[in-house]
Amino acid sequence: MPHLLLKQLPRYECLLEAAKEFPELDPSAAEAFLHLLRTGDEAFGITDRNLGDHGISHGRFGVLMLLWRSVQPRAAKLMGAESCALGPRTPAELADAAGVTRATMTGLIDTLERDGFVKREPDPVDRRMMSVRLTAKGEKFLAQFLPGHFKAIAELMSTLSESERKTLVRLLAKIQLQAAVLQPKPDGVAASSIG
Amino acid sequence: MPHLLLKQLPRYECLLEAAKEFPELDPSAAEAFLHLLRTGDEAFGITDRNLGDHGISHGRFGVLMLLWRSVQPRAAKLMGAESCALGPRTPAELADAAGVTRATMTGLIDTLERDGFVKREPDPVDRRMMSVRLTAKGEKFLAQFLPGHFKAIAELMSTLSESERKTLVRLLAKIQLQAAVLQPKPDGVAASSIG
DNA sequence: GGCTGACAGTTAGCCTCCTAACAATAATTG
DNA sequence: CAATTATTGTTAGGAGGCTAACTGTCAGCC
Repeated sequence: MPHLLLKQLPRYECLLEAAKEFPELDPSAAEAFLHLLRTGDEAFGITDRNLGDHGISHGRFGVLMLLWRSVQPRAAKLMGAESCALGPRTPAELADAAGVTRATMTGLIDTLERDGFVKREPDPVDRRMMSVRLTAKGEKFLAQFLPGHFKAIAELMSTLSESERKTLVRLLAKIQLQAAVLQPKPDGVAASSIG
Repeated sequence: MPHLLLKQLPRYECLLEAAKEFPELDPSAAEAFLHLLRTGDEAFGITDRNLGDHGISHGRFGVLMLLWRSVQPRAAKLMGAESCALGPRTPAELADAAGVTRATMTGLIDTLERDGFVKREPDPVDRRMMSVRLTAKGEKFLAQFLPGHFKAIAELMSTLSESERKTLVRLLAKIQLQAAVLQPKPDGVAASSIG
């Protein structure tokens, strides 16, 4: 489910008013910020409801998508590199790629395995590690689910022209960059420099 | 904490590649969508960490902000109307304004009252209802916390010019509108038409 | 070869959100 | 006025995140 967010955003005049008491409050910054949170939450909610109708959570879906890359060697071949395919396989890699803790990934894999979407297999070399792979059922689920998922996304964004989408991505990327500057992560910052 | 989201977004070329298998996948729509989710989550995470440092959750903060409006009559006077002030008071109103269920609001008020930020008082007229109000401690907390909160938001958005912020808000509003069209809510749609 | 440290995966317990069902009170209707 | 219906706030139980602590395995050092 989406985060708790105020349903009706404060009006711009109210922000101006509040700024008189709080000099730190930048009205246009706050307005943009609130719209960003609200819209992001709305977009999240749409896919989340879509996923919920299929009995799967956003977290589980993310894991399936990560694993799904590994069974799509065609793209890798065409790209002439491993940039797109050969995704993560072990719980630790999956947790890192998904941005959750290993403990959370254990829980996600637990439920996915219980529902038959993925399967754990011990690594023959390093006995500490497990290898997680998509089952036929998991692949089938994605094949059935993804078209509707992509369609929902395309419909949501259909209100923006190509150039508007480019502008949006550019502005959001600037914010992301700024967030990275303001909140430098402990390590591995340089590794994933998605602009 | 933020939602589970893939840390590194798929590259645009990978989306193009995937679109060959899924005709429903609109690469530029998916790219914009993923950036929106990612950036929204990042922005959420910044304020959430900020709140966490002060030992309060996003949900609780939302309630405090809603109640805080009620103790800011100055703005209302200046506006010549009640548009900004006189916020919700009862748990049901708060739940509605915050976009959570009444049950969730009960829990939030429970912890806020336990920590001394708010106080429940029975309504003298309707004995079903309770009235929730900010305590002096709650007000003091907001007065101390908000400047840093606003400053963090201003810093995050400082990377965008005024015109860029306007553009961003305009594009996000279009998406929100489209979301409302695609996912019409059961009732009360017309009531809160925030553009 | 045995000890210490680092790492993979899991477990346990907490918080926040949800839905569903409940008791108490108000409003409506005969 | 009595009975039904609606509404308020709460409780109970579930799902999905988190942190912290634990077990088993690998790597390095004496």
